[in-house]
Amino acid sequence: MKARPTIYDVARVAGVSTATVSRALNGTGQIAPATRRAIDAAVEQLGYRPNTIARSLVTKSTQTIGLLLPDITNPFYAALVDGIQQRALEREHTILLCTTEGDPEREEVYLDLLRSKQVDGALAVGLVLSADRIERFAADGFPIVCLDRDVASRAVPLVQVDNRRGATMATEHLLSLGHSRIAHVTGTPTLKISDDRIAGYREALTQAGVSVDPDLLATGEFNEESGYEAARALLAETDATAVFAANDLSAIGVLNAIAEAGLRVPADISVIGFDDLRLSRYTTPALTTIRQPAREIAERATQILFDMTEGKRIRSRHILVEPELVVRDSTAQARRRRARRKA
Amino acid sequence: MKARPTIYDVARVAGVSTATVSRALNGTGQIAPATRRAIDAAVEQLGYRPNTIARSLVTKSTQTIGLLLPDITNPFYAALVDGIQQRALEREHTILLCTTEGDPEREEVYLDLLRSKQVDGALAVGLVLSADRIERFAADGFPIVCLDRDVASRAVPLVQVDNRRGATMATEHLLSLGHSRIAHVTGTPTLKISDDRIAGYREALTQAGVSVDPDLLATGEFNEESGYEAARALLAETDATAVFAANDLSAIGVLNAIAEAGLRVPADISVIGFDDLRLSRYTTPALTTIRQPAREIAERATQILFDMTEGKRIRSRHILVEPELVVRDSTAQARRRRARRKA
DNA sequence: CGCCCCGCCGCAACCGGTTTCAGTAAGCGG
DNA sequence: CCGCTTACTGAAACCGGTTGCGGCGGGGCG
Repeated sequence: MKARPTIYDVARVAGVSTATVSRALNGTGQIAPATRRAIDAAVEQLGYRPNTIARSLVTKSTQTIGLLLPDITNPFYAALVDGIQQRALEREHTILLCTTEGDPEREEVYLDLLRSKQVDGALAVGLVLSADRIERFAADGFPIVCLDRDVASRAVPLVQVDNRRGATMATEHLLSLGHSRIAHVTGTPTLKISDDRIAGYREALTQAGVSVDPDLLATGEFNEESGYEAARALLAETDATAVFAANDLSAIGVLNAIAEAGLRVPADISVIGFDDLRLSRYTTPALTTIRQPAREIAERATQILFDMTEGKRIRSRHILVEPELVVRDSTAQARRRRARRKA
Repeated sequence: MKARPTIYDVARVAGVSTATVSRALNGTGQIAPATRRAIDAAVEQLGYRPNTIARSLVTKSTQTIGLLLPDITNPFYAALVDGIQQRALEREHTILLCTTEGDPEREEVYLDLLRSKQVDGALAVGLVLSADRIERFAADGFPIVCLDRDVASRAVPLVQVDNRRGATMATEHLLSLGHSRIAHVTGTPTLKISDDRIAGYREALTQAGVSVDPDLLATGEFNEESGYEAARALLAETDATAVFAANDLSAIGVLNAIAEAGLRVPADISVIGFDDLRLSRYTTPALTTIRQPAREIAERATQILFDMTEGKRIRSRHILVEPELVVRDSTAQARRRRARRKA
């Protein structure tokens, strides 16, 4: 890589000191119009671009935030990233992407790395790292805020959708359509958000006086494959007439399994998801789901992170945003009781 | 943020000079076992982590690569990112994410920014920036390699799937099933890959002695919405019995429009996509498609970038990887000629 | 006319590492 | 016992910016 001109070169060409160049470029201090012109001309002539690394070394700000997430391939996370990116752009920050695959060791390695790189802070969609390790970072004054998924420690702010509420909304929607045999394809069992959604599901059921049947719970992993497998088991072994999938990805797997079994959605079985991915509008049939406002979650989390880097006091450490039911074509009135296929 | 210990602190505690600490930590030069132990102890005691910014200032390497892409929300790009991330991780590099929305100005701003940040190089999925501006970067010795989409300049290496070949494969598959009224939902018109796919489609048709009917071309934009709209027009105004969608996202829109029209896939109309997204296996019916090896594309591009940063000579500046037909359930033997719905 | 203030600018220290170069002491062959 | 390696270490320059502080010249005011 060819040697790029430095601020010294600019200073020399413009016939001033580097201090003056620096001040002119950053708009700090007073600069005579004539010298400003000379400096601009020198910059132009040399094609000078400041070296941000050198600047960061002294200013201690890299205008960069780290982003930890389990898997960029999950469309919902991609949507979050999009929102974060947007907000970061407004503040002229760039984002350093780190995918952890939900591995606590990788989380810690990356967090260490991010701090080494002097990023201004980190956003994490969930953290499975143990509380004490997380708090080591917090204690050092390294700003971290989590979004979407849970985090073990209360030391880091968290913004997520009200999962329990969303789950009750989904279940209530199904109940209101006359379903009583409502199955739930859960999320990854080790995650608290999965528990929250199960809790919401249970709550709605008991609220409505419908008994909760443990057989109607099939464990999934928030992806298409596991949704598919779970639905196959459910179809074979239960008489469910509706299924609430823990997220849209698994709902897609569920739709697939139902079609494969020769049943129709929503005529035979209703399906509702959770997330409202962009493409959930394009499944066949279009998926009824609980919308998580990804953009809002992303923006609020990012805002909080910026507030922390500016040393502002954070009022609320746990923000719940409201989910929203969006009814499309995958849910309908319960008709008859479906017979189980085998056993 | 609390003041973190520096290498000076470590040196003082260990009773040596910073030069020795640096050498011990980096494994350069010879260090007596005793002093090494002392240094390790000091590091441990202070919780010292080197400041990568300071290191980068002198070594000129940030162990970071920039990644420019139009939209992280596109699942195919997300898959590319995943592959890149993997390869980068092996080399202990992190990636700086920049989404451009296909805007040439943003591309240039980001490229400038990346260079300011002294990243080791940049990966870009396509570049709509004009050739001369791109070449300014190349001429400065800033390594850029493109993947997937095209780039105006021959100065930057490009690795992509053989789009034309993929399109002929898709079309030939449809032809082999007895279809002759084959529609094509194109990609974004300004992109060369869209033209390539159109060219491949035309080639297969003429090769088979089937006349190409311009009415069977509907322009899309590589997303669900545009695929849906294009398919509606096609259904209304043509007698197509098969459609080749320029990518899986638009194929999903096509499936949706067909279902909405009360027709069945593949009984009434066959549909084939392009990409093989993970979720294309879960559409109803499962989507027949042309697979792009995202991981391979990502890894090869990343490898080339690393080679460039190491000053290696690049042999091939344009790499085409082979697409692959994957047959699932959305294509079938042509049965009867479909009547157009109106007009 | 003298003084003060203000606008503008430069010197030099500093950020936290790496690396060159030189220096010391121990080891070893002759 | 001497001279030459060899192993290890430290002083200091350097990477490319920012910034505190002090200086200088000119205009306004008493």
